[in-house]
Amino acid sequence: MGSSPESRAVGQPAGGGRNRSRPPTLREVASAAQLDISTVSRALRPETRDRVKPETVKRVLATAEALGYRANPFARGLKVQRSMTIGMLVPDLGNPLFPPIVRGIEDGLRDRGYAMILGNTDQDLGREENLLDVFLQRRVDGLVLATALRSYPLLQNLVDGGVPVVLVNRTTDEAPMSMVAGDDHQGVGLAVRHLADLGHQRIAFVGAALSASTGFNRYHYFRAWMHALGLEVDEELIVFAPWFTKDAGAEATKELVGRGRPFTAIVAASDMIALGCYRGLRAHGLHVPDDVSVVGYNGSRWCDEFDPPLTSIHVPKYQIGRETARLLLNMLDTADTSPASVLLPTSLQVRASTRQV
Amino acid sequence: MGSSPESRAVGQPAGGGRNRSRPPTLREVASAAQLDISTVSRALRPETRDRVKPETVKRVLATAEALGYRANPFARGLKVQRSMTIGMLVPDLGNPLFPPIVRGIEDGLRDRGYAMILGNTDQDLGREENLLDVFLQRRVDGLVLATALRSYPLLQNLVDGGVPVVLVNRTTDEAPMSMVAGDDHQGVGLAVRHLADLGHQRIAFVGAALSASTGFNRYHYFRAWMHALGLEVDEELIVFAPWFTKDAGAEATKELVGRGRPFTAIVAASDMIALGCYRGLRAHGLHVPDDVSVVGYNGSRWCDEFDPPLTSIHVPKYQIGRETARLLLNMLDTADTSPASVLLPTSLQVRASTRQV
DNA sequence: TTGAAAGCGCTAACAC
DNA sequence: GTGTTAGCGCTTTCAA
Repeated sequence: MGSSPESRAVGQPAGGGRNRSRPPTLREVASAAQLDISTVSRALRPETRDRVKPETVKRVLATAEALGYRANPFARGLKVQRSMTIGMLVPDLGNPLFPPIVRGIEDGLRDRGYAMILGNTDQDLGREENLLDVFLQRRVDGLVLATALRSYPLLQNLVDGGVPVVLVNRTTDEAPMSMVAGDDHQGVGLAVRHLADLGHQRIAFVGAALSASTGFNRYHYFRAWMHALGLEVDEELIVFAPWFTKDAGAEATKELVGRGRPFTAIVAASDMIALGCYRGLRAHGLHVPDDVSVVGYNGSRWCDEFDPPLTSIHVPKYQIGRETARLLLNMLDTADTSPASVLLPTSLQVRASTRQV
Repeated sequence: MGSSPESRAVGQPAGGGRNRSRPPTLREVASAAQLDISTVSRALRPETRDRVKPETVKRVLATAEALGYRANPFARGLKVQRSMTIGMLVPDLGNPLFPPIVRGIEDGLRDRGYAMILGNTDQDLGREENLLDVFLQRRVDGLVLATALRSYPLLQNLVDGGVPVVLVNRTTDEAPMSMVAGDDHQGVGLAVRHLADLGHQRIAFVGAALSASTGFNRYHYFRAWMHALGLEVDEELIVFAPWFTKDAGAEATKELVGRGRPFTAIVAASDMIALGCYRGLRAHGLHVPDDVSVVGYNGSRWCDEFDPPLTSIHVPKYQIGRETARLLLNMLDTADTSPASVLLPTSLQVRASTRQV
C-alpha cells in the first residue's frame, strides 16, 4: 500500500461487448401492431392522438412500450426542422456566477422537451464566433448569451437570421434584444443606501471591467445613487480593476488607498472584487469593518465564510435562469421575436463587513 | 453570379446575415456549382475529399462558403446514426465540484465535434432514470455519469445496451465500468500523513454520505492509513454526516465533541464538511487550529478565504474532466467498451487550519 | 473522377 | 379512422 505520484490505471476484466442493436423503428412497431406506420405515428403523438380510435391507440402504446420504441430525433428533426435544442454561451462555467443560472435555464427548458448545449468563450471573441457557428450548424432553436461584452456586432446578424436570442446579465448597445438580469440599479441603490444609513459619507467605488455591461452599469448607478442620496462623488475615490478578479481588485484598492483621500466605505463591483478590497486594505494595515466597511455584489454562496463575512447584494441567479427559459420558450412558441427585458430584484444581505461609522 | 434553376432566396448577403427560413442544402450548393450532389458531399467531407479532383474540391468549397452552407445534422444523423452528442448527469451543477469537471469534459469533447447535454438529478433516482431516458431517446453517443450513488442497477442495462459510459467520481459495485476520479486513497493518505507529520496522534474523522462512493472510500482509506502509519483508530472519533453539507458537518462535529474523547485533529470528508467542523468546534469554544487542526477535501477555490484558510486535499477537477473526455472519445473511436479506470493524483494544500500539535 | 439512385425514420397531405 | 405516399437533406453503394 502506498501512494503513487503518477496517475494509476486500474485495469479491470474486460466485460461485455457492444451489442447496440438498432433501436426499433416506427415501421417495426407498425408491423408488430398490424397497423400502418402513419397510424402508429398519429397514435404516438399526443397532438394527433385524437384522430385515432382509442383502442387502436392503446394497442399502439402497448406494442411501442413492449418494443422499447423511441422516436428517432433525427428523422423527426429532418421533417419538422426543429432540434429541440438551445445553445448557451458563457464566459466560463468555472465562474460561480453561472452554474446557478445554467441550472435555472435547464430546469425551465427540460419540462418542455428542450435540451441545452453549452459553450465557454473565455472572453475570446474568436472562440465565441466559432461556438456560435457550431450552434447554428447544429440548428439550435434558440440561443442564450451570457457573455458579457457590451459591443458585439454579430448579435445583429443573429437577430436578422431569425434565431430567438435572450441575453443574460448583459445589455447591448447595438440592437434591442430580449434580456434578463438582476436589477443593478436597484441593487447598487441597496448598497449605497445601506452604507449611507450606517452614517458613511465618504464612500469609494472599486469597479471592474467597464467593457462588460455589468461593470459599466454598476459604475454609473453608483454615481447616480450617490447624487440621489445627496452624497458627494469624489472622483479620487473611484478606481477600476480590469477584471472581476481578486488580484485585480487588490491592485485597484491599493491604488485607491495610495491616493490618500479619506474614505470609510467601499462599494465593490462584485464579491471577488470585494475580496480583493479585503486584501488591498489589509496590505495598508486597514481593518474591515473597523476602518473601512465593504459591500460586495452577487451574494455568492461563500460570503458567510469569508473573513469577515461579506455584506453583499444578492442576485437571484437561479431565478434569472428560470426567467430566461420562460422568455425563450415564449419566443419559441409564438415565433414572436420582439424583445422583452426582465430585471429581477436583488436583496441586501447584511453580514459583518459593514458597520456604523 | 450565375443564375441557378433552383430558386434561391434573393438578397441574402453571402456569409453575412443568413436567413434562417431556409438554410442552403447540399442540392443547392450542387446546382450552384454545376455538379452532382454526391460529388459535393464527397468534396465537403475531409475523409472522402481525396476522391475528388482538387480543382473540383476548390470550386465546391468556394460555392459552399459563398452560400453559407452548413451540413444538416439531422440528415447526416439519420444516415450515419450518430448524434455527435454525449449526455452527462450530475447531482447538481450548483455544487462547486462539478462545473470544473463539466468544463474539462466540454473542452475535451469540443475539438472532436462533440457537444454535451447536461442533466441535474438532485440525487433523485426517478429523475435520473427519466433523464437517462431523454438522453437515450436523443441517441446520445455516450454517457458521463457523475451521480454518486454506489448502487444502481440501471447501469448494467446501459452497458448491455452498448452505450459507452464513463463514471466520474464514482465507482459501482454492480458492473465493471470505466471511471475517472481523484485518487482518494492517495489523497486521504496525504491528509493523514500531514497531520501525523505535525505530531497529531488522536485524529478524528468526520465523514459523510456513506452511500456515495467518495464518502465510502474516504472513510475506509482513512482507517487504512491510520493503521499504516501506526496510529490508533478510535471508533469514538469517527462520525458521519448524512450529506456533504455544512449543517450536516456541524451536527456531526458537535456529536463528536460531545463524546468527550480527546482529539487534536480532524480529517473531513469534504471542504463543506470542514466548514461544518469549524462551526461545530466553535460552538464548543474550540479554536482552529490552536485546539484542533482540520484538513478538508477537494481544494475548492475559496479555501484561501475561509476563516482560517483551510488546509485541503486538492482534487484536479478540470483534469478529471479532460481525462473523462479522453476515455469516452477512445471508446467512441474504437468501439471498444472494455472498462478502463483512471485515478488522478491529488495534492496537499497547506493553509492555516493545521498546525504542529 | 463523377453521376444516379436507394434509402436512413419520420411527418403530413391526401386518399379511401 | 386508417392507409398511401412524397419528401425532409444527407451518405453511400453501384455504374459510367
